[in-house]
Amino acid sequence: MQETARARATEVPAQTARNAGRRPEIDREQIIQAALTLVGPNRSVATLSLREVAREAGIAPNSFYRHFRTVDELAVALIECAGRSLRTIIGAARQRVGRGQSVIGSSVEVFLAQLDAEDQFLHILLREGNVGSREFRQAVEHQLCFFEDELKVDLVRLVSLNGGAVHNPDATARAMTRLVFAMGTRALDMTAAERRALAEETVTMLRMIMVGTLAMGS
Amino acid sequence: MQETARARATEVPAQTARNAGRRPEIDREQIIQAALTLVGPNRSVATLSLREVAREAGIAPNSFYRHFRTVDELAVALIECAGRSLRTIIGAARQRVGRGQSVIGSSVEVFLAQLDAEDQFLHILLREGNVGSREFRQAVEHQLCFFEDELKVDLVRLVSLNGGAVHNPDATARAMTRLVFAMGTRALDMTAAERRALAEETVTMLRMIMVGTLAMGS
DNA sequence: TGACTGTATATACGATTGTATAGTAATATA
DNA sequence: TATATTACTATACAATCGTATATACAGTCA
Repeated sequence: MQETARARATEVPAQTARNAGRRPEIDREQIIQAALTLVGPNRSVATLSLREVAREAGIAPNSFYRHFRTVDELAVALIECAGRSLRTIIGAARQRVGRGQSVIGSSVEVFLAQLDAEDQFLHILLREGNVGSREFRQAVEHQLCFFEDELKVDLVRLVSLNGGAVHNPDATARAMTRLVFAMGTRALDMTAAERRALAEETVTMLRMIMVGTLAMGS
Repeated sequence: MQETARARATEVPAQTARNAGRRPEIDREQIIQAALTLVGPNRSVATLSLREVAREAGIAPNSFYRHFRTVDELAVALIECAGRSLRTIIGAARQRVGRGQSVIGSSVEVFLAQLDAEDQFLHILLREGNVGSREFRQAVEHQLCFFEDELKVDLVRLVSLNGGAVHNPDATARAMTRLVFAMGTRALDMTAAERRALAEETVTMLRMIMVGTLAMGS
């Protein structure tokens, strides 16, 4: 019976009495919050231990299993939170952009502003994309694909409005997304001044891709 | 006396009798090799424990301190090995490239061929750039800068030979490097067939940057 | 041949980890 | 009200960790 504790967490409540029993005193969100304060701005999620999270959340170690099967599952939940949060922010910023403004410039600006604001979620997406379990990495990859898709739609619409054409929308959006995330990750280790320079350089890079894809599209 | 064991590792041998004492039975290289087999193709260097490495290397845990102050120092050594190895390979490939061939295409090809060959070092550079201690991350960053510099030189020379001009050589080389590493990291989780598709897409991306920087350079 | 010196090992300690086991507190339903 | 069900805690255990301490071994040099 190695799976006892884990199995309990996924048991489907018997339909006959699914409102029975003691009420939860804590929910996933609170555990996620505890995990967030633990990882802080620099620490890796992969270094979180079950006991540590439980301690921070103020529950007994075993109670953790009521809410997550493993620490990995918590990590995936963290990543999903992070992705949702960032997409909301970037999406809102895109809508604010007037027709005359540069989508590229303002998106990068918002991205780095979020960095400066020491967003709880952002660094998780940035740092942890390449390590940890397979599930873990796929969760991050999944979030990045969301960004790519949204950017692609924006890109195609914007360019066709101006009568141009993008060479390979998928590759273009992906290149831009990955580049921004790569640069954003470097920014985590930088001072505010260095970040500004980095932002400028990133915009230059994105412009190269934009000019290139437009030239190749015609 | 918390630093006793660590201090011993850096003691400068007294000049009066520096040939005295028992000869080392193991050297850093062997420990690095042990660490490499432990991390395998997927595991993170950050998860290595001192005891584990010592076990694999066939030495007592404390003997580790004779060669490295901390596991972090071992990790940095691993990264330096990895960078040196990859640069040698890519450099050799570049020299083989005839004047008519595409530097971009063949570089990416070599890069991904190295992936397929399950190179011991490559995945370390790819996966671990964003986690671990500050020292650790800086070591990876340092290696990437080497790549950028070499690429920049190649780029400027190649383009000026054809009478063109690159817009911003630094940004161009950096964008290309970071993009290749980002894509290479994704490739680690892929099958051979998926990797081929990814390689094509990556070449497309790099071409966009190339076309863009050339257009902006004139 | 000692004495000295650097290398490696054996042993041990306290801390922390994940989790198995058993028991208590709280609630809806019969 | 009695019972079933759920949420949670307390305790315990074996494993692993980094490393302090002490000791044995293998060389060089006097």
